[in-house]
Amino acid sequence: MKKSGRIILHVDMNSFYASVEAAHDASLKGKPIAIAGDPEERRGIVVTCSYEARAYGVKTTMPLWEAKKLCPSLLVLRPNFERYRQASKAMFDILRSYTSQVEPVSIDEGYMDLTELEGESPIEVIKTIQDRILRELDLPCSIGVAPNKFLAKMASDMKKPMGITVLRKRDVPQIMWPMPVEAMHGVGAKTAEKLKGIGINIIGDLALGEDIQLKALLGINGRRLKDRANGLDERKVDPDSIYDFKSVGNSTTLPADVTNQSELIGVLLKLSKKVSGRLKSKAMLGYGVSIMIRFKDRKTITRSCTLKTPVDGEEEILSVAKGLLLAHWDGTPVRLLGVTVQELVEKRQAVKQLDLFTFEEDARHEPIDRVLEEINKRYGTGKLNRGIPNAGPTAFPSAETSFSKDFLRDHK
DNA sequence: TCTGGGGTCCTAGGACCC
DNA sequence: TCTGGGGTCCTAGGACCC
Repeated sequence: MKKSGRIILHVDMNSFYASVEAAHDASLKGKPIAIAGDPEERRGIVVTCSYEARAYGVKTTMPLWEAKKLCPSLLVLRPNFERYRQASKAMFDILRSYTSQVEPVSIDEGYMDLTELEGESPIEVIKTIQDRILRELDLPCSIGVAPNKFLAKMASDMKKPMGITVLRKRDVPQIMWPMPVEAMHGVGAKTAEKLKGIGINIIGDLALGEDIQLKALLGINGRRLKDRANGLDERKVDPDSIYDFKSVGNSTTLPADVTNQSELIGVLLKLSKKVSGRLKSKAMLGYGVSIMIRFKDRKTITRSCTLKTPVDGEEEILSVAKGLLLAHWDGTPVRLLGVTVQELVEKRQAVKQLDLFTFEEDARHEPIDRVLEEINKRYGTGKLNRGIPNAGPTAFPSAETSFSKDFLRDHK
């Protein structure tokens, strides 16, 4: 007997952080609350807010001062990520009690494939899932049900909070086509603007668009979006996707713009430590290091380099990050700095590969040596420090000197 | 006196090799 | 006899998502 199609769910927690806080402290229920960065910081923004806050016009990513202007009674809480991680784990545990085919997408949403579910009626199971998450965790969610991920995602968005929406392929023209293109997952402001430029305003227009025209406008994404608009999406639910990391990075917006070089290097040190710690906890190393610099005027650049040997240590990451900063920064006031390690490999594999071409008795020294050699070769003497106004005599040790081998011995 | 921080994927150009 | 084309790697930037 042939199966008619898949049964894919998209489970989306409603204003997750705010709901977790209200579940933790019942006195917050029914009140306008927002989770935001440091309320004392002028750069704090609203990360999530309750539906009561939304009623005042408060929105995600809104600067805090603006949110308070709209809603003077707004209760502002600092995020408690440990609490959110625990709630998230409890939520996914409930999902996994029905099938192993659960793919977390972020802390508060995930896909499930119930196609192979035996016995029970899917819609009853879906109601039970939503009900259990509410009763056991005191958290509301919306669930979309469809034959593929894209439609399930669109469906979960249609009824909030606490909705269950079934979107069949045959309902696509009536339900989805009248929606504006920007309501589509995958179409942001820029793409919507481009599409409108060629007269594509609603999802239905996109579904019937010319392949050649879409390809010229959006590249291969054009074809993909057209397929999605027609309700087509073959992507599988992949429970293992959470294990494939592509990059690990940390960034920070500085409390005030910085022009002092040693201060910037101090920030790179903190960021490198965080990235190194996270890499080590995942037992991974990376062949690529990049830095991101956002200037006063919000213009942002990234500068990266590929290494011959993968790194995970804070000294190595800092060395490369510092080399990149000194080679590319011209002294313009900096608003944000970021450090990312990419092209990741598992430590076991990295060690194996290293063994193949390392002839030293102590292989642990080899990777650091190579990194230093490469950085010096690339950004070596002369190029460093040029055009950097703050690199005075009291500035931080230059890249060359701190690339010395002193720390290599300490590193053993 | 606006706009965080964590990511993923795609594109385009230049270098380099055959 | 003066100039092709494919492939890969690297870097930088942009769009998008939560």
